[in-house]
Amino acid sequence: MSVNGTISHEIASLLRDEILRSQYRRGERLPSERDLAARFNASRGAVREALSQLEQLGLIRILPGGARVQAIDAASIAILGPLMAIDVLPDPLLVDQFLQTFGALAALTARSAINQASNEEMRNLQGMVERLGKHAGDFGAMQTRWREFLEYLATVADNLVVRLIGNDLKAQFVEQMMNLGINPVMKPATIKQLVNSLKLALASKDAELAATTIQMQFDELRMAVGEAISLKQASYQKQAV
Amino acid sequence: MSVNGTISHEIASLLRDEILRSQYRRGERLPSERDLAARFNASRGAVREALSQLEQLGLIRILPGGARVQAIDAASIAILGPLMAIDVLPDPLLVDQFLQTFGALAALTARSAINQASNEEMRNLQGMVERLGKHAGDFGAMQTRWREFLEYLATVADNLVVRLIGNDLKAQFVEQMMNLGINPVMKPATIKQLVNSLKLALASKDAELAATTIQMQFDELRMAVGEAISLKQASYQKQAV
DNA sequence: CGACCAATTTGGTCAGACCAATTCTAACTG
DNA sequence: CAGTTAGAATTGGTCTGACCAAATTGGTCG
Repeated sequence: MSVNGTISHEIASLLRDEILRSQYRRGERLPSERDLAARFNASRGAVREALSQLEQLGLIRILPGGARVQAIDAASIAILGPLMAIDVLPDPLLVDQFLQTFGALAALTARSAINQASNEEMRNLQGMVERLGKHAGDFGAMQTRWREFLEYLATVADNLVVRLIGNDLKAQFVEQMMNLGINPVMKPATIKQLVNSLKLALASKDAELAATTIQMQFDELRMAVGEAISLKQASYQKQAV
Repeated sequence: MSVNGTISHEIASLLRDEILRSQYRRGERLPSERDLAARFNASRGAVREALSQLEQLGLIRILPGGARVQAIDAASIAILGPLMAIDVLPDPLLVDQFLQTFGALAALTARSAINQASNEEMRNLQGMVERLGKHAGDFGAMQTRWREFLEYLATVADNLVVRLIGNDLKAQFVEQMMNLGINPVMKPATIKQLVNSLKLALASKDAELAATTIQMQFDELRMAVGEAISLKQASYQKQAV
């Protein structure tokens, strides 16, 4: 899970997952730092660093007398990744909410981008959409192109708030999906239609149209991902038998 | 800034602000833990805890050889609050981006809420909008009602991802605005129009209409807040003379 | 000038200690 | 017996000083 192989990160990761698995009730007191140190065969310092991280994540509150577990929905976005990774398959509902949110932000980005784009940026965007139209067959290549397109939109829109959120979400989500090898399948016809809509939006500098198109794009993606997960789920159950 | 009065939080807060003030270039190495400890008259342990927090914020990366400063736009949302609080007045552009983002998420929330609301929840929503229509004069009361309305929308929509983001954003933003005493002024006529639109959307269960209405509501708010900040700015400059 | 090796620095971790504030316990009181 | 309260045990916050492995640095040699 955590790339950095330090003990404190390790401890933080373990405790985080335990909390996310709701093995502690909200408001409950975590074991004392000394107890945790004993349990993990580590020094108190290492445990304190771990707790410090969990506090930053909003999972616990440390105060004299003991560290207390907070409500999950008071935490930071950074817990979403671990939360999805806890079970073998991510919670489909959570994934759906994820894509909804991502879609809304992408739509906002598209709107701003078109409103602010310079002539040159506009040409670049049109070029990218053009290329988006081809490669309708190869899924991998297409996904890459889409991501580049969205990335460039973000650059043009230049909204720090959205960018920060996007970073977090991407870090939490995309990686998960990749690991699971979930390949959403979208109908070529639908894609072509969306691309055409995008072209039109760019040509006429219609920010609203671009926004709704992106929105629809993500709605399609949501459905496709949902089906992909269902499939995976079925195959897992098959294995279990 | 930081509520918790521990030394490690204090150090983290100071270093964070220095980094946000770009007193370190990206990729640059932070002073060593020992040096920092000497500078802050603290133990290395306290410094390490502070650095641990900054790492969680995405501001730095700690690795053997030294802690290096990361690009601001690779950080977590949690830095937005401090970022806005660095100058006497928050950067208007940042505030605007903030509200845009918040608006997009609120619109999404409204859409989902209406799509998922039970009959009882629907009645509650209608009641709240009804009350929203009154009190058009008293700004404080109205703001409270709006916030309750949005809060309830979030409850109904029940989207964990949006909720987590919203938590962060609110924690970072609303508090700042409050502290500065920025009172955006919106035309009563506009408000009335928006409320009517909301009523209609609820009555006909039109999720799209609700979403766009909320969107417009925030667009109005953006303009109002922008003006309010300009005013403040002018008064500050007046003081300086 | 570039490759290589040794000394130094740096982060990671540990052990043990002290303080102040909180929490717990048990005796005490009405 | 319930409620209060004083004292003991626990807990987080911090410090000191130490050791290791990896990385950085600086000088030396080809």
